[in-house]
Amino acid sequence: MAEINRAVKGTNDILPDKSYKYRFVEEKMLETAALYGFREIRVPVFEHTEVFSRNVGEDTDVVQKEMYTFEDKGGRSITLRPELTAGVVRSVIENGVIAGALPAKVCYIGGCYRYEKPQAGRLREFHQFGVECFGAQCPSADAEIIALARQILLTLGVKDISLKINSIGCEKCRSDYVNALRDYFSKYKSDLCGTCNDRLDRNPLRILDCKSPVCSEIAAKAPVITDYLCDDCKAHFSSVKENLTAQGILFEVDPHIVRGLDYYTKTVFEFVSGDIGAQSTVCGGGRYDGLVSKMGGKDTPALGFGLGIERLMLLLEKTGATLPEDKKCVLYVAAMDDKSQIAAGKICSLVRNEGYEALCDLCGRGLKSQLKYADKIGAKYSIVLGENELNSGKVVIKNMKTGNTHECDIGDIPDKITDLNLKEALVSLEDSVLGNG
RNA sequence: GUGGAUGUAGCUUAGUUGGUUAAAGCGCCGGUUUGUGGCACCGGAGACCGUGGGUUCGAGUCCCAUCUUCCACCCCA
Repeated sequence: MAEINRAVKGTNDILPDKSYKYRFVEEKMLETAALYGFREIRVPVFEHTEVFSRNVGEDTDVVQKEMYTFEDKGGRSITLRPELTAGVVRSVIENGVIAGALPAKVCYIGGCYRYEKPQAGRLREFHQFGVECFGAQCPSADAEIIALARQILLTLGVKDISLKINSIGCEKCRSDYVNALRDYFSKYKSDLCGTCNDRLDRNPLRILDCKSPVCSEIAAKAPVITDYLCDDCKAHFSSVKENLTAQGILFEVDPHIVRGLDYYTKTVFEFVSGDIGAQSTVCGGGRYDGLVSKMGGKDTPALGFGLGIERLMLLLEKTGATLPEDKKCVLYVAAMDDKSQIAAGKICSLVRNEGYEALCDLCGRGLKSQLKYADKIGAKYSIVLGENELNSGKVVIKNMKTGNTHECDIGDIPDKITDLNLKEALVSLEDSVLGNG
């Protein structure tokens, strides 16, 4: 196929046979977030480049090599958002959201864009669900958003996912720690791998994360952040842990988790799965107390997380979590001739007015083909309309699954369908309550 | 950006040491005496074999390049 007719590298089409699952998952996430007081915010897909470059961090990989940046016709430097936090923070400052009642809680779903080499669980256009909470400095806030992330994952049926948490301290104690790390790793400079030598200057925290056996052996004996936390950060972290434990949330303290975006402070966390390959972080987040003031807002503590929707879907598929079926057509009206076809269209519109999906032939097909089609799309009921029906004013409604038939007047079809549907819903409700399947 | 693998109808694949009109299953469309779907049977449409070069009398099969997808690194969700 010609390249022009293909989706751009790293992008994905979601077709109707899957889109309903995404919609279900997204609605569930918004609903669950609402239980914690988070309300949806919608912000632009692109921002002034500086919104990201300054706040995500000038020398993070995301800013250095992954942004889709271009100049618009007015000469502005514009960037497609590589993540949502920076844009949301910009918005809540600009619109005075954080000048109102605090904490202010917002959540969102949206596409993000990063120019990376695609692989499973990593796309150039991907979607994130996330939440941000502004104005809450208490450790209970950290525990609360972790609880929310966990509840979302559990509600959707995710299994075998582990929570890792860490504290990377505030600006002050972190810089002490980074210096200590740099001193320590400098002694092993010649043993460290190439990338870790780069990291020694740029961000020694990342060396802790290196998978090379030599580096991880050296890293194992490196100074630990918890020894460098100031009293305030130390107390905060232990209270976060206490809150989590009190809520029965299992976690593992992993001093090696270090987020790659510059704005994080204190608590950072990840939900990691072993089922979806190398891109195993499904959800990641933490506190970013300095970002709001850095972006020109009033000094406001803040925290949040982002959850990769494609990775989550991958995980749900791999672990066989069950999602509800898509809604099916309720009534198919098959017609024998032109006159019946017109009547079929009218019946469909009446049934649709009652809120049920109703379809009829649009391809000029014969009766048999029409019914085959009704079967393929999984229509619940069908009727056949011909001379006989139009003359007698009576039709037979057939349940396509059971084969049961019900007779009624043509004019009563919408009522009859409503009736049958309600009865059927009642029966399946009884079945599920009584355990009849 | 680095390394490795893949690429044949909508989907899953077959295609023998390069040799005539590229094969099958599923799916799709139609039919099996004209008023009832699912099963069965019959028939049909649909692929310039990812793309572009090259080697050859001849290439889906060999070589090169390029793109896509996948796996790992990097990084992140």
